[in-house]
Amino acid sequence: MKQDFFDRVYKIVAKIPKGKVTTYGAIAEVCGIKSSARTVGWALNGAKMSGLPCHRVVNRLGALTGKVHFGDIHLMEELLRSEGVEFDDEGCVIMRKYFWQPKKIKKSKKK
DNA sequence: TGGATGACCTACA
DNA sequence: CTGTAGGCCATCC
Repeated sequence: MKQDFFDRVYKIVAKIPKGKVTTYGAIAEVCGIKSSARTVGWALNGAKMSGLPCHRVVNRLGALTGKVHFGDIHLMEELLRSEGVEFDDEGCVIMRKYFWQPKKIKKSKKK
């Protein structure tokens, strides 16, 4: 299985500092699939089972689109607020202040 | 091999 | 602004 892709997403999400959030597009770009942010969200579908802070991953607008799959809709927001993340009237994260750009991951050795 | 799904993004009416 | 359509990539059946 090419969990290589999963591995990248996991590493990135796991590296997200507290009080910061990143977007699917950013992760996708770092993963090398900038053209497909969908796969990132799909990967997160399993990430939530991996115990990753998927609540720090939001869409380009900063909206908590994955809150539904995350489990509890309010939980996601609560966690972010708990980390110091603020939301605007639209319930979107202040990307301008809390956006975190992940670093490119080292290509996993073949295997 | 190919259709269907997925937590997205962009474009157009 | 809302709705529809297409695209892009990875995985499942």
